[in-house]
Amino acid sequence: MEIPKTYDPKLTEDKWYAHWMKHKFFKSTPDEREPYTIVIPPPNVTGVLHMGHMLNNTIQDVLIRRARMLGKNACWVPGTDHASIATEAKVVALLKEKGINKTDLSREDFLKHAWEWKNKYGGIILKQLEKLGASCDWDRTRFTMEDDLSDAVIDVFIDLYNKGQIYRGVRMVNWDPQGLTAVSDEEVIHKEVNSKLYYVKYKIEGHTPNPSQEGNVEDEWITIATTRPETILGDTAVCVHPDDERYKHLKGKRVIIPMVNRSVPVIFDTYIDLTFGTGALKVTPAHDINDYNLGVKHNLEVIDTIAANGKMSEAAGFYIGEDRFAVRKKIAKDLEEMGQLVKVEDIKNKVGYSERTDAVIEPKLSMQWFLKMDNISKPALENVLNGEIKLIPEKFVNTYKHWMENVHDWCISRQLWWGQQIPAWYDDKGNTVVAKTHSEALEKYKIKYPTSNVQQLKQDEDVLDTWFSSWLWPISVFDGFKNPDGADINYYYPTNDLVTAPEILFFWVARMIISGYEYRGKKPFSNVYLTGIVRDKQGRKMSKSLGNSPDPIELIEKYGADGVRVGMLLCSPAGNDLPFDESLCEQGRNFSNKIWNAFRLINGWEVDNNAKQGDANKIAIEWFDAKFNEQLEIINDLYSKYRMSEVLMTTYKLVWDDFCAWYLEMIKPEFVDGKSLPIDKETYDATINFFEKLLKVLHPWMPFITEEIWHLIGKRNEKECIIVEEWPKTRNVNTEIVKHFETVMEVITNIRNSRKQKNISPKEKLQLFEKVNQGEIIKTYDAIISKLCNLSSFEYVNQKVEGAFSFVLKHAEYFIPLSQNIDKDAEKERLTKDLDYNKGFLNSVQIKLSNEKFMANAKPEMIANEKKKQADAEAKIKAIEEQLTSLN
RNA sequence: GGGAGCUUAGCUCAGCUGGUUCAGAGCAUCUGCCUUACAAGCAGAGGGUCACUGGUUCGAACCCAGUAGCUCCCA
Repeated sequence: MEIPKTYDPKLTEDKWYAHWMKHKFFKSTPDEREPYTIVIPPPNVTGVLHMGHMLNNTIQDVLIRRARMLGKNACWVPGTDHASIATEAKVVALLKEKGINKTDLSREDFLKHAWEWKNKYGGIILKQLEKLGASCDWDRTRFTMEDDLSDAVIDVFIDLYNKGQIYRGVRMVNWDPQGLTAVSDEEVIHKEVNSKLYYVKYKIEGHTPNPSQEGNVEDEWITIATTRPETILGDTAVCVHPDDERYKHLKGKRVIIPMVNRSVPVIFDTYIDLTFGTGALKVTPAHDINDYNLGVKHNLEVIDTIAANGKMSEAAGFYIGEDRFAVRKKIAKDLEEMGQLVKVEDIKNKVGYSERTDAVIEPKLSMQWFLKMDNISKPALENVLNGEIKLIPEKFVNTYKHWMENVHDWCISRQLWWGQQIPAWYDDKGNTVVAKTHSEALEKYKIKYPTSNVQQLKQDEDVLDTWFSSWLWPISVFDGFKNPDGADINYYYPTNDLVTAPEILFFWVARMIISGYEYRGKKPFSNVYLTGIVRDKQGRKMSKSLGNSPDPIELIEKYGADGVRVGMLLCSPAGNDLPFDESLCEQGRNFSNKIWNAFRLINGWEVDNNAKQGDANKIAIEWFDAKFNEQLEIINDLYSKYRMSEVLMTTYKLVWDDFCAWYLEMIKPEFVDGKSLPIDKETYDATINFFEKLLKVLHPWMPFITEEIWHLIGKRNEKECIIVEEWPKTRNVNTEIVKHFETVMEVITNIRNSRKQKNISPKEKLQLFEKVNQGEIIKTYDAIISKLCNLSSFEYVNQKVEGAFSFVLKHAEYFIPLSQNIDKDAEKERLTKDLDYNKGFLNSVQIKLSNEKFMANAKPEMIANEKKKQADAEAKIKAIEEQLTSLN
């Protein structure tokens, strides 16, 4: 069979994925093994796979595949999130294209459209994950709005309401005038923008001469600074700092709001920043959270001048029905005409935008449902601080702590239809009961309001925040609410690792921890691995709107899933951003090819059952065995610390450098008369064994190519797949040999370097002489040096070899006689450079050793080591000096 | 305004308890090779004042203080 020179992922990926599915290798059911569980961060059901998902899910797949190989019962639960705002926005837009307005539809009809849309497009992202190789247990696929999960959400709402944790009230919320819904604090993105700061003067009621304002007898004014003059119409006070000398005389005074001519009090509060603007603040309790708080404190009137759609309301009195931003310009002009606009400055300030619609958030008072966070969040804080739940990297603990200590009540209602409708029922007077169904509600109502004869209650129109369902995810996917003592929940919960983006640490992770302790009394997971954000080369976050995100599926087609997986993970330390560049995938693809060709080489060998194993092969095997074990220990350790990209890099070097570049070159049969000599069976078997172990270590990262080669390299039946093979075990090996080999490699590199410098073809055989100056002569590795350097002879001498090219190592000098003449000046220059370096080095060591304080304070092994360094350097200097004299 | 973090080679990053020839890796670059597994490759080489200033120490990329720049989170 002809094996192609390059690895073609297209021929293997779909084949093996189907094969794994057919044999249910991803499937998990509780058994006696130790479980290893990951629940997927459910992507938005509307979403398509982007680079962030790729990174995330590759890491999860690596962890799952390794756990499976470690003999654990690996269970990766997939699913999607109904994403109320995002999905509803998409459906609304789609309907609009068809000429249908959401407002013209009944709730039922709208939801019908939405479900239709979900059923048609909702599965795309999961299909895409298959392309990546994700080994999820697809039989467990869940959706946050499916019946069981919705039931759990409603039950939890009712339970928390009954516990007094949920309340309804008028609060200042972040209002999205485009999405026409409240959004949570976490869904507001603050961006710095260029704004204008308007200085507007308000007339002070009555006539009060002010000594500091000469000539202003008739009227007195106070100037305030604001970036939002359109809210002036809703002002109900002006606030200054009690210590501000400029305004002390205004105690008890009132000012007149321009345009509306409303008389409002001047209030005093230490909240005011004396240095900002004029030190006087207009107070609009309806449209600013801080003003709202001042309003509560000082008992101010609240005038809501901006309607839900961002246009001025009746209450504004002016500009009714006009957009808030248009009014901002208009009112500035009108104030100027009235002579009350003092000046306008350009400033930079932060403005909140809706994460989902990118509309400028309008702080707005509205009736919403809230979850009290102060008590319920306590175990979640505690158990992260005490390490019961680990955040990786650890630096996020600080951020987490800060957030959890300043947590606000969670606004859980959303003015949408797509989602779980709030199970609260009202009569026409606003009396409320909370119950799952109308009949249950009615029963409760009758008990609560026995005198009323109302027969029909109206359910709350709003739905719950999406996170109010996804915070139950690790419990609900195992039916922990429906069946709290079920086999699944008892076996899989708490899960092991959660892999997600730091952006949703509070949105999601913290809340899952909260619900985990509230409903299971246990953490939902032990480790949270926080990935970075995938950015483009210019450091911009990859996003659809910027169009700077490559299509992952196209990347997979171009470089293979394995190549893309490797590319993404090569440089993505936990918690650090990943500056993505397609060339990384190229590196991944090249690595696939390297592995493929190692396979081709080994596969092409003819095995001679009778041939005797040579010494070189024997020692090479011994070395690689030791090297592999050493590196596997490092890899296992790095895994335990979740240093994923370091695991990958270590594996990469082990395969490419140690196995391909060194080991295979050492044992590769010679080529004679246009034919490769056969290889002895012992070496062949050992090599296959090594290669298989390497494939196993590679498998979590590169599942497809490893499975393909696994089946090509040995006779295996359908079920004997690498995906379910056992992770290689480490054992005690000869570590001495690894150290010896470092010297061997140094010798080889030096000889190759000499060839290069002297322009000698690798085909030309060389003689090598070694003069050992220190320690015993070890001839064990000579055969390997001879082979890799193409030597004709390798002899030991006691004397220098005249007229030969030479180099000096710690323990010995090496001579390569050359047919051509030695360039003495060049040699001298090279040796002098080397000599200077070693003398400098010796000097620094000697300074240390002659330092009394060092000798008194340093650890004994440190001193011994310095002494050894001194002896080595002295020996080397001596050898170099002798060579220099012999050149003269 | 409050908080957290970062600054090491052209790029992306390691560097653990201060001490091994500790200044590293991968990529990129340069040079020579189409050497019968792989040019998506092989061999070799050159790149750094560890942001800056001071301090602690026998010894600092590492600890401390200050300065500058950058990033993120919260208000």
